Amino acid sequence: MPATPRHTSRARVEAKESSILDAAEKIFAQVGFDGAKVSDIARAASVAEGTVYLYYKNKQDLLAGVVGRFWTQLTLGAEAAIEPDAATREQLEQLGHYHLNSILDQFEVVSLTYRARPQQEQDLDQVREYVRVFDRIMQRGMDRGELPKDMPIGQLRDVFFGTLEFSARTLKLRERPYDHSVVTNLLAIMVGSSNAAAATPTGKEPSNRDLMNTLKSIQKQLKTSGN
Amino acid sequence: MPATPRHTSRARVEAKESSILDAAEKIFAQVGFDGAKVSDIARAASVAEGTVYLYYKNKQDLLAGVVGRFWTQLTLGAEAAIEPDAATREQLEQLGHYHLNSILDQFEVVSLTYRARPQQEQDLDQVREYVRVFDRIMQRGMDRGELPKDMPIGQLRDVFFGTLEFSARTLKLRERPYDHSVVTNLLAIMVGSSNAAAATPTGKEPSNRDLMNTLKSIQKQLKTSGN
DNA sequence: CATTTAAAATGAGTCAAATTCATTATACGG
DNA sequence: CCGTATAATGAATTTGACTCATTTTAAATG
Repeated sequence: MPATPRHTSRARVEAKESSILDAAEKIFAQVGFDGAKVSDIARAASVAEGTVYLYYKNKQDLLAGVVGRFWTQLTLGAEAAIEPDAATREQLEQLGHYHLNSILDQFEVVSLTYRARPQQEQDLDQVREYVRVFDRIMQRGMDRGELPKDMPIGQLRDVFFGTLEFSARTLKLRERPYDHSVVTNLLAIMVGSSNAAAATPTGKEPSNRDLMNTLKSIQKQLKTSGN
Repeated sequence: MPATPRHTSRARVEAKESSILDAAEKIFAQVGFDGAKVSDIARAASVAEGTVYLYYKNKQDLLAGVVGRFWTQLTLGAEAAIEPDAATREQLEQLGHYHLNSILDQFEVVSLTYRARPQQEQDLDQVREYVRVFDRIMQRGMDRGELPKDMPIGQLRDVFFGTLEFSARTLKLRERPYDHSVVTNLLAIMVGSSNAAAATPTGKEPSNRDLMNTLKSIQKQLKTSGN
């Protein structure tokens, strides 16, 4: 009686698992979560209906699987898309383009993300993982002093991803293709115009920084005094 | 045989309709769209299950009703929260505070928005209507030359609402209360630090006071306008 | 008031689809 | 080859949205 547990080669299991995920993704993207019948997904995966439930507790769980895999892939792609030695500004631009491109390209799957269980659950660990790509860039940028530090990273993150996601929706809604300028403009307001002197078209900028600081100190006071 | 069609006073009908909406909103917010049983909603509205279907074609339609009403209310509140004579910068700040406050306060309902039918459908006309409040402020701001015109309004809109929505999610996730600085910082990057009037560098008090007043008046209005 | 009748409400019944589970098939160690 | 553990199956169960034949309500009429 060998201590090794019986195991059909894990490869086989994973292959089937991922073939079910493939089928689910296809059907979900095609007809949406509600429109998708588990029986259809099973058929698309060449598997009996009951088999799906061997791999996924229920339809929700199946969705979490599809969505999770997507974000994991996205993380890998993002890491590949960023040049490690580039300036922070460049890296953000790379991530921005990659992100906008990807979510436009796989808009349906991204939308499914909102159908995964709302909060706290580790359902969306993978999303959190993805977001860290951004955090790392920013942290490095701060350390190198390549970023204005007027705004906490956490808030900039919401600016970055919030803007890109809403922009993607807008583009989809208007059936417009990928728009380069979205990222460029976003970066311009997030970290200033392009890094070099190339910027300053008609600078009203100079006093800007001073005013920012004033504002910042006001905020500090607000924070300490009020909620 | 009077030509006038029989009609129970429209008031009664509308009362029932809105009492069903109330019940639906409550249950949806409580257990989510999928978790909500139409029978529970009916019970909460003191009505038979079939009656619900007299007023709403199906569960989706009920959701659209709840969500639509929310955004309509939000539009009214937003219009009330904005001082017509204030500078663009002020108005944006007012809208920003109002918006963030509201979506934090009614987070569950906002989330339900994503369950309403995706695109094109006039399901979400009310959202589009709401967004126009922003557009009007911006258009006026442009006309008055109070805005840098480096970025098209459409893109700024996505920055504005995208950021605020993601910020709200972040705050909820971390169980943090309303954070003033989110709006302030957002405005800082969107339209620069406080507007020309910021010429008064001496006092941190004045703008501080302004901010507090803005917030206070918004909250007051929220309270009165809220259902 | 009693009566008529259209509109409104009811809730038991229908039906589609998710999920379960008793049964059957497969594959691997001995 | 055999015995057993694991995997797969799909018929049966369950759940809940939606329908519809029937009943109730209330406005209009005489």
